[in-house]
Order: sequence, then C-alpha cells, then structure tokens
Amino acid sequence: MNPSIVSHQQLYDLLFEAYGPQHWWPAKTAVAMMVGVILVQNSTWTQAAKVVDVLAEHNYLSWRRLRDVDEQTLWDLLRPAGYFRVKTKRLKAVASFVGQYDDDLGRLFALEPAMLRVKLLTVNGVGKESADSIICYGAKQPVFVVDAYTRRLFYRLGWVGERAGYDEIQELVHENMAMEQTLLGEYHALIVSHVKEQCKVRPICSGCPIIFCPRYHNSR
DNA sequence: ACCCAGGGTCATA
DNA sequence: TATGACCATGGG
Repeated sequence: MNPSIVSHQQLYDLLFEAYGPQHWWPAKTAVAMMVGVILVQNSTWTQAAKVVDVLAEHNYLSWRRLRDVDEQTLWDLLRPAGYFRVKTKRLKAVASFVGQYDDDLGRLFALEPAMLRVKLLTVNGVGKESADSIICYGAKQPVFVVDAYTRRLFYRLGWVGERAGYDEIQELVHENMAMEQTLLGEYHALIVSHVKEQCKVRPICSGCPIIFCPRYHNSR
C-alpha cells in the first residue's frame, strides 16, 4: 500500500519521468506484432523476439505462408518460445482469421474497436489480453491492456483486490484516464518495464515506496 | 531441483 | 461463473 500515489495519471507521470518512452510494441511490422502476441503468451519477450526474428528470416511473417506451411515445420521454429504445438495452431488460426480480410490488416484495423475486440476473441488462442494488445498496439485504438504485471502493481498499490478480474481492472483505468491510444499504450508499457525489471534496480522517485513489486499468489 | 515467464482453452461442478 | 489441468521451453 502506497499512500503517496493516488491516481493513475500520477503513477503514469512518475513512471514516465523515471523511464521515458518505451516505444511499444517492440516489433517492426504489424504482422510481427501480432505474431509476437501469440508467441509471448506465458513466455518471455526475449524468447518470443528470438522466434519472431527466426520466422522473419524464413519469410514466415506472412499470413499466406503461415497458412500454407505444415505444422511440423513451424514446431521446430517455435520450440524456443514454449508451448510450440499450441502456438503453431494459434498462429494458423490468426492467419486464417486475417485471411477473411484478404490479409489486409488495414481493413481489419479499420473496424470499430468494440467490434474488432469481439471478432478477435473468437479466434482460437486470442484472449482478452492478446485482443487488447492487438487493438492498442496494432490498430492504434485507445484500449488499456491488463496483464500479470498490471495486477501485481495495482494490487501492491491497494487499488484492486487480489482476485480482481480483467474487465474490472481495465475499467478502473478507462474511467480515470484520458482515452488516448498513446497514453494508454505507454502506461501499460511503463508498468511492464517497471515491474519486470526496473523496480529491482531503483525506485521511481526519491523516497518512493514502489521499489519492489513481488508476486503474491503464493504468498500470504 | 526448483520457480517463473508480457495467457488461453477446455472439461468439470 | 469459477476453478483446475494442461500446454513446454529457457533462464535464474
């Protein structure tokens, strides 16, 4: 519990002053971004990024090529990111979905955000976090992405309960910040950077209690 | 030899 | 609606 940080905007300002812009999503193209969303699931970004690079080298950052390649070939390329059989199927499901829009992400991203979310959630392997990541960082629409790091930090701040649901946390942010894509996207990126790495190295301000943000689901 | 990582699905109650 | 098993590799 940190009595000195009261609002989302205040937390955002502290994080931004401490770390600066995070330049998310760390992918060169929209296709690489969406492939990365699947690969990073319950894995690390370093492993996911390696696999994205390997896929790029083999020209598999192409929806048509992802649809056409046989699964066992993808297995070997995805192996380092973990869950390689599952993620192979998910990549193919996403490629098949985008195929409904003639592989034109411009068309897909032109959908209204609420409609885009509903459609993305029908794709095997795309849950709320993945859908919102695609909407925010791919389609550049204002949506706040909730993940495990967000939960941890908000819980440590006393802003949400231990068992708070995804939508509850998302609404908390949406109702208390300006609905701007750059702001919401940067906020999430800053939270990830802070909880994952930076909070272990240094506090975000002098005397600021948010130094460590340990996991909690096995504690207490 | 553990524990964990930028989740999601499916079967069950 | 909510819980639990399952998916798999690499790094600490």
